[in-house]
Amino acid sequence: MTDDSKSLFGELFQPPARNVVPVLVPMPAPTAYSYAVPPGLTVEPGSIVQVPLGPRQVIGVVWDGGEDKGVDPKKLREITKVFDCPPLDGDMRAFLDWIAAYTLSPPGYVARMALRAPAAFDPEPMIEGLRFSGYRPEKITPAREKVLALTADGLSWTKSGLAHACGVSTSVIDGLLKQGVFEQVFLPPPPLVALPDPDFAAHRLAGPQKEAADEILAMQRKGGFAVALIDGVTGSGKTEVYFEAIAETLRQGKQVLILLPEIALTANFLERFQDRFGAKPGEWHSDLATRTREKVWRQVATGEIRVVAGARSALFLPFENLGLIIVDEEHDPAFKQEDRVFYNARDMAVVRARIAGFPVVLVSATPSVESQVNCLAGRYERIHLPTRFADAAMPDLHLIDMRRHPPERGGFLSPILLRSVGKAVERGEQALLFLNRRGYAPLTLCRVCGHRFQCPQCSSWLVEHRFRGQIQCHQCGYHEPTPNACPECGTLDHLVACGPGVERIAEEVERHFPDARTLVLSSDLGGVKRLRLELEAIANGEADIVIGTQLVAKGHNFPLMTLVGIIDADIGLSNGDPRAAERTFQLLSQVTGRAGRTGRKSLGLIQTFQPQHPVMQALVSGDASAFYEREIVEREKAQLPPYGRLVSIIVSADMRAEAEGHARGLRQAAPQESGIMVLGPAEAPLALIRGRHRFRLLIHGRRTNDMQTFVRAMIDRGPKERRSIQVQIDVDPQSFL
DNA sequence: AGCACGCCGACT
DNA sequence: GTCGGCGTGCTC
Repeated sequence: MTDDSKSLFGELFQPPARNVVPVLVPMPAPTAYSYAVPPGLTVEPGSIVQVPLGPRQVIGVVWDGGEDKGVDPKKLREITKVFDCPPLDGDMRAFLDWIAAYTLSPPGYVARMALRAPAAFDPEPMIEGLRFSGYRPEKITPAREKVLALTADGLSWTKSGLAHACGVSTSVIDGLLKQGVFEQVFLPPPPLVALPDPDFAAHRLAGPQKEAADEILAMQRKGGFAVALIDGVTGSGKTEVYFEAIAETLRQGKQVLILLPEIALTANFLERFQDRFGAKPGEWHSDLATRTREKVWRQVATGEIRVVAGARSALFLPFENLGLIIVDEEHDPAFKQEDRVFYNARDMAVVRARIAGFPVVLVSATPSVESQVNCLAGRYERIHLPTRFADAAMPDLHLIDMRRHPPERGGFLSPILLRSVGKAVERGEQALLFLNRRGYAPLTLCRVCGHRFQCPQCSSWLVEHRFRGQIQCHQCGYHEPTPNACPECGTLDHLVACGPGVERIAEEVERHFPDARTLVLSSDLGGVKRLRLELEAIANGEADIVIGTQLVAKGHNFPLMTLVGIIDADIGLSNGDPRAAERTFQLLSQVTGRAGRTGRKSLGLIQTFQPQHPVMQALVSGDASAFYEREIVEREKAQLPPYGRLVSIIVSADMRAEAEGHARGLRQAAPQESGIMVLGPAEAPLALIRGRHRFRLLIHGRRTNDMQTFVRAMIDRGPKERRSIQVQIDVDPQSFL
């Protein structure tokens, strides 16, 4: 074609319409970008693609809605590559769209959560394997004979695998290979985990467990979307019940997702699963090696992995055929993600199930108030497991009124608790003392001038850690060696510790029981490895008295523990968090649940200054319904619907109009929501400090980053302010049912 | 989110 | 004279 004709045709004809598709790119743009599909590539909604974005190549996903957005054709760039992997299906795309709309997040970010395995989108390379070709070599040695015997059946082996199996070196195989004894074949990569067998070791359930399992089974067989809440004390067999639901789903040929708070994803849980199903579930959590992460992603997408046990982000795995989600410890705040896209995986699990039409099972010994409300409203079906099974009796729980049974001067343990600890130790049993405060003392001051040690960076009190010889800030991590002179008045040796931490309790315990073996379990001493060793030591009876912070509440069983003492049950009840009572109840229930799984008589003693408080009453009565009723009423009084969300929109001045519009839209879309407001950069921090509200921060502004940093800085300003500030988002299940 | 561009302060 | 801080703008 000549230059002439080019210009002529250019004048006369429109360029041929290019095939243009929307693509979500990992960027905070409000909509998908348009890309041209070059000839030779075919895409469909859900296809995972590589596209140029500015100077770099990124991974994106082809989205729905083909109509032309009228992007300047000169700007259009071409899709670089379509990955050879299953496209995200319609349900998954609807799910991601829903989350983007609900959480007001850029859809590209939400999509990115589903694409968190960079190299997983191309198939795993085939593995080179060897197969017996039928030709027997002339020279037969004993080593060769072994190899031939094993491969005679014509099955394929990897070179190293075969050498290993025969107890010969790879050079034997190489020799045979050279002579044409083997032909090369390509094997698909081995699955990460074996197939779980629903009937591998089915438990014989009886009584309430059987009834609960039957109820869920009926729900599953009816088909379609439904939510059940299994609620039962520690040791009532909740896991066994939901294992039956998993078995049923596997029999239906569908995949299962078990969501757990990250901390509960222990070897212990995986083994329990393996004992029941003969194979481990696929694992998904933040510290998975990149390679493994990619394999899991792909094998979930292809359906090779049938069951995934994962932390909240596992909700965004591209299951091929998901048929059930279990949310264990559904009340756990770890299901909340509070950066980038704000969501609660427990509630989003319900959304995903509703979209795809399958059941969800929520599980907890101490359900969240939200789930309680949903049960009361008839949206969720409640399945109650009233008692522990077999001979594991509930511990006998008693309150110790600290006004009537004060500790001796300078101590924190009441005479009643000390006596019980003594008896347990005498019997050769273990005692657990729980105090949710790290270090020696939460506050140190100078007796002479009254100087209080405060963090120079964030103004919270510095906590003395005697084991380490440091004073530390628990807010920002600042620390310095413990001084022995007051920095204000210079007086030596007149610093005094106020209040107890676990280290100080340990000191008191050692004073009273010098011969007992005392162990402190606290997150600031040593890493995961050390913790594991210590837990093992405790299980082996190598300690008599264990003093622990929060981390003893989680998951671990102490089979010899027959006494649990809560040193200060009132901690956390008055911190301004509207969820304080609920959280305290959940935490203390978990702690007392650590005792008494051995069939022996066990005891829980709860030290409190407020024995009439509903949390204390709920703990000892074993009937939490009154407590929950009160919590629901309290939240309504505080204008916090139990499942509501408060939204504050913080704007930089020039974005105000846009933010107001957004807020109007939100109020219309969700009239049941309260407290949607627009705050400017000046009033927002003030409101944060003054208000005893929970905020969802929705930030409009030119420099979103700066605003976020600014707001965080305000939030982290200091202990007094901090007490009244909670930043969180709660989704409203009402709007998705 | 990245990344480039561009404009001001402290260094070889 | 340049190196490098981060404020601003752009990406189909």
